[in-house]
Amino acid sequence: MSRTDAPRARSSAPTSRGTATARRIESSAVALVIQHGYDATTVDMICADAGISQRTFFNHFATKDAAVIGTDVPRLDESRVRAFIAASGPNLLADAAELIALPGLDGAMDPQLMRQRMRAITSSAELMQRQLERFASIEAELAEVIEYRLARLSTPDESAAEVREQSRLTAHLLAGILRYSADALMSGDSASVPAIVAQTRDRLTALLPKLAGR
Amino acid sequence: MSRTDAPRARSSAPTSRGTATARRIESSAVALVIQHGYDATTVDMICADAGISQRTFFNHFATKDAAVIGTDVPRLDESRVRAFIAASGPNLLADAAELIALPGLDGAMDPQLMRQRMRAITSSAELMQRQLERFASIEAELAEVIEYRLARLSTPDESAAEVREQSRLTAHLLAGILRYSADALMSGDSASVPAIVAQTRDRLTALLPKLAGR
DNA sequence: AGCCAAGCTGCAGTCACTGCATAATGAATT
DNA sequence: AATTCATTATGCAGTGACTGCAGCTTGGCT
Repeated sequence: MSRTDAPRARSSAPTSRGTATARRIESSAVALVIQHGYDATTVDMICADAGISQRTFFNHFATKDAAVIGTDVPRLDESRVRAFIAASGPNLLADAAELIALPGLDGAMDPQLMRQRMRAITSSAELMQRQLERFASIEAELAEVIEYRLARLSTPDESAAEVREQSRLTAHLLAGILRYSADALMSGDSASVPAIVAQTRDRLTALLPKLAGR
Repeated sequence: MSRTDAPRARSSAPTSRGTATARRIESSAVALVIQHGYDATTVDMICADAGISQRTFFNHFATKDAAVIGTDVPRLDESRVRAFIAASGPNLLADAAELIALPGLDGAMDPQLMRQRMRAITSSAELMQRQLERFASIEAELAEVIEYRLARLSTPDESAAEVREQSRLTAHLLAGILRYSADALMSGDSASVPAIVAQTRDRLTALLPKLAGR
């Protein structure tokens, strides 16, 4: 139990995006992982199921987990970003938490596959881990967005650079919140994603004043 | 460039702790990684350098990165924990950040090796990543400690369970702060660890009131 | 018909890691 | 001193992820 192997850091990005072949591989991968678990699912099994060669698999996906998690870079939702920037309520952090709600992390795609994928990912701590890691790719973007709101709240003695750093720090705090939600999602026996997001938001609202020292 | 392979999730923990052999392996590993980088350093190279067989390597360390990072479980510093619990200032988060200052994460050990190890780890994003992951092992413990302070600040309508969840959330926020510091440490051209910790603390103190919405 | 780029494939190789079975060492027992 | 036993090291063969390379196929284009 527990074949291992396979780090990150792929060199050249594999080819296509929306190929039919790639979709077949993805759906085979997701299905098999749900059925057997991530570790027990070998690349060869996925290939057999999708009816392609191993070499082809790696022509489409750089790593085994990429086939399950998907390759589209997570992006912040445009409209939510606008709303966030425009808003000016006291709940900056809670507002921002909405920006990175788990569902928002998946690009628009086949909802059926997305649902399955969600199941596959949450079934394996390892995959969840990798999924969370991918979040790092939004952090820079997120920090930039946060900067808009934070700039308005800055005191005169704070330089622009300082505000930027505070924004980055905030983005990291949000990553922590995301991880907390992910934890809750995996350990909590049931609970839907929206429910957890809402719960976390409330919790955060109650918690922050305590942390900030009234 | 970039051999990969090697996931987490080892099954049975390898043997000894402070064997002479294990130390030799560690020091070879650290030295070679500093010299060639993590990816370019193969297990065989480390074995050759340490004068042992590959099988022996894996008898002592479950994974390649374990030999570089070390195997001792990070622990919270007893005295700092006491101080934290006893305190009751307004800066709960900033206070807690001291608990997880990077240097505190390494068990007491040969300072020479520790310094080298630090260099090796910060030289590779992959290793840094793994190092940060190990922090997760303290999170539960950390959350427990935080609970002491947080309980005093709870409102009457909050259940003990709610306080516990808030503590866990706080622990995750701290993990985010740790990651921010680690980022700063790796990107910042120089800057010592204590300097970064202090800076982060100040930044946090300035930031929190803004997030909590005064 | 002739050509070209894209996608698929096999093949051989590297590297991390595992199970198993076998030595070598030394300390504890008889 | 001979025996037993646990610990530690080692070889060996195998699995599984992943890579580079070279060759084949296919469909569209001229």
